[in-house]
Formats: sequence, structure tokens, C-alpha cells
Amino acid sequence: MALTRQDIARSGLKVLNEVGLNGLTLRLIATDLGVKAPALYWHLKNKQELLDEMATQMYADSAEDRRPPDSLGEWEAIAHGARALRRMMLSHRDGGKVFAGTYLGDTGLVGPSPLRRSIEAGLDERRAAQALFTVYSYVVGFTIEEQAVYPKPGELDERYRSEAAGDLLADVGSRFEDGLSMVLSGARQWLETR
Amino acid sequence: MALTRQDIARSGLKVLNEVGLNGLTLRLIATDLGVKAPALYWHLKNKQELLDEMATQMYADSAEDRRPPDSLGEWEAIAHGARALRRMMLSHRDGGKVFAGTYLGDTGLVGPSPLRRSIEAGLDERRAAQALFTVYSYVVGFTIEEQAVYPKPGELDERYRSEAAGDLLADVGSRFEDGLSMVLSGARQWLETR
DNA sequence: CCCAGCTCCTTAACAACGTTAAATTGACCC
DNA sequence: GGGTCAATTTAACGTTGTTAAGGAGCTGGG
Repeated sequence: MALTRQDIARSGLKVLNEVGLNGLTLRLIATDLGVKAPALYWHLKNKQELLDEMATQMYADSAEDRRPPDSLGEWEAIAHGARALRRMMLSHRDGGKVFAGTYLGDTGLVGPSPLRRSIEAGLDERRAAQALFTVYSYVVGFTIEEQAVYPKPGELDERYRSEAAGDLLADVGSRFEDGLSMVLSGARQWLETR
Repeated sequence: MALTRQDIARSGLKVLNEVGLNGLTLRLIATDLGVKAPALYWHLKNKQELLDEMATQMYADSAEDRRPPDSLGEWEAIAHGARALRRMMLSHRDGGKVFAGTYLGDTGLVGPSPLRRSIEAGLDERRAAQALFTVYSYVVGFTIEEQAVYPKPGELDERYRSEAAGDLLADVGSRFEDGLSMVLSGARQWLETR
């Protein structure tokens, strides 16, 4: 059966987890797919397009995890989406760097569902999108920095080993949560005023 | 006169502005310095170390711009630092990607001066650092995304041209300011409670 | 004075990478 | 059964990061 862009993107994410972004080569992906490297150029224009496709794919793969239960309120749903976004990036080696700043193929920038809720709740669409993008920026920034310290899930980059284990490193999860609640409350307030 | 790591880093930033992160090669930098590529290996272990050095250098170069006037209050000083951080990244092509998640050589993660102010103001050091890191994460995340859309200052990536010029693109500066005020007010509140 | 040693750089080379051009396979259709 | 088209291979190119070996130029000690 012929290859699809999806196949390639999925294989790319698999290889990424094994060798990291710097080790990611078209030849490795091709081998993983049982094919020679130039075959990929039938489906992709160049490596950047592969990276975009990988980002799109990992975003699509996390759609289910990102969808908030209906039981959740508006802001709880946004928090849910933020946590899912971080999980998504963390679940792939260098996921943050791959995801940040790549062009997403099909879907919009932020998950549509919380945005739609906000609008249905009567908020100005533009301002709601702006608040969401702020949350999104925080999550992306935090997670990239987190992955610089923990390149693979559970492993600590050597260069940070000296750095007073209690400071930067202690309980990244709750540090994320603290920051998230700051951003969320700030955004909520900003939306409510005016 | 012999080369220094600083010379190399500075030349790296210069070349970066001309060719972008993907086009950045050791040979280009070496040529710019009037030297052959392997010479760089006397001063640097590998290319990653060059990138770290470049990040450190651009952070150091922005120190003056980052230092808040004494006249500013605590939170105004933090906002000042956030704006300077964004300016720093924007002033280099792909500055966000180069800066984010690289190991900073000499200086701490967040500028020490606002942190010191917070502590002198009687705040719990740990919590103050956490709030600052949240602001920092927002700025980094926002700017990386911004530079994906505007690869060079003032130029718009083609792929985003369709994207309803009023939405993502309109007045990035004030979008940054809006997000910043959300994050700052959220952080302030979080620090004040308890 | 000169040689030993160190610092800094060059020359030469390597394997690996992204990418292109051209030839090749295999499937479907008239 | 030959022709068309999609999908892949083979072969090759220039470039990249990096290493090994050697050479120039200074410095200090005998």
C-alpha cells in the first residue's frame, strides 16, 4: 500500500522519541517505514513540511485528550485544554520545540471548543481569542523550558544537575499548575472588566 | 589576536540575522571571523555549545535594556523586563528559538533585579521566583509564536498570509501588551493571596 | 640563543545529511 | 498488451558537523 503523509508524520514522531530532534533524519524515518529516503519527497516538499506535518499530527492525536468533559465549566475547560496541551508536548521528545512555531495544517490555533463556549457565553470573540492565546503562550513557553531541563520524560539534563535541586526542578507539575492558575485568573479578570 | 568565545557568539548572532537559524553554519561564522571552521573547535565543544553561547551573549547584550529605571515600581519593573525580553528575541532572527530552552552560561534564569526587589519587598523568595518564571514563560511562548508568523522583523511568513489579516496578525504589539497585563495581574494576585 | 612546550589555527578528510534527477516498478485502463 | 500514471529506487551532488594531524608563532628556562 502506498504511503500517506499521515504515515510519515506518525513514523516521524516515533523516531523523534527515539533519537530526539537533532537526531531526526529523513533516512531514519524512511527506514522505519521500509522505504528509501527519496520516497518521502513524493509526499513532502522538504523536511520543514515534515516537521509541520508532525506537529499537526501530534495535535490531532491529542484531540481526544484535549476535549473537555461537558460537565466542566468554561474556565475549567480551558484549564483542561492547557494541561492536555502540556501533556501532548511532554509525551514526545522535544515535543515543545517541534510544536512551537510550526504551521498547523488543518486545525485552528487554539482548540475551538473552549473558544466556542466563551462566545456562546456572550463574550467578545476577539477578546476571548486573545485571552486564550495568552494561556496558550504560557503553556508553550513553560513546556519548552521544562523540556530543556527534562529532555526525555523522567530524565534530567546533566547541565542542570548542579542547579540546587529544590529550585528550578522541584515538582515541575505543581509549578505548572501555579503558573496556570495565575494566567487563568488574570485572563478571566481581563475578560470581565469592560 | 586570538579569538574568544564572545567573538564567536557575536559573529554567530550577526550571521543568524542574515541567514536564519536553518542557514546558520559553522563555516559561515568562521568565514565572517576570517578563520577556517575547525578553528572554532578550539573554543567550543560543538555547535550546541555555540548556540548556548549565542543565547548567553544576546541575553548579556540586552542587560542594559532590561535594567529597570529606579523610578519604576516593583510590577512596572517586571513589565519593563518582560518587554525588554521580547525586544531582545525580536531583534535577532529566530531569536526566540535560539533563546528558548538553551542553557544560559553565567546569569540566572530571570533577571535578578526584579526578583531582588520582590524579596526586599518582603515576599517569599520561592513564590516570587515562581511568579516571575510564569511571566517569563508567557513572554517566551508568545514571542516564539510571533516569530513564526513574522520570521524577520516586519516581514510576514507567506503561509499565514491567508489567515484573515485582522485575527492573528493585527497589532502584535498590543496583543502582547494585553496578554502581559493578564499575566501580571494574575501573578500579582497570586502572590498577594497568602 | 635555542629549544621545549603551549596556544591557536590550518589542511585534509570523513561519514552523514537534505535534496534532485533519472530510471524502474507495479497497477489499472482502453 | 501497450500506455499511462502513481509511487518508489538507484545514483549522485554539494554541504554540513566534526575529527585527526600538523604547523606557525609566542614564551620562558637552561
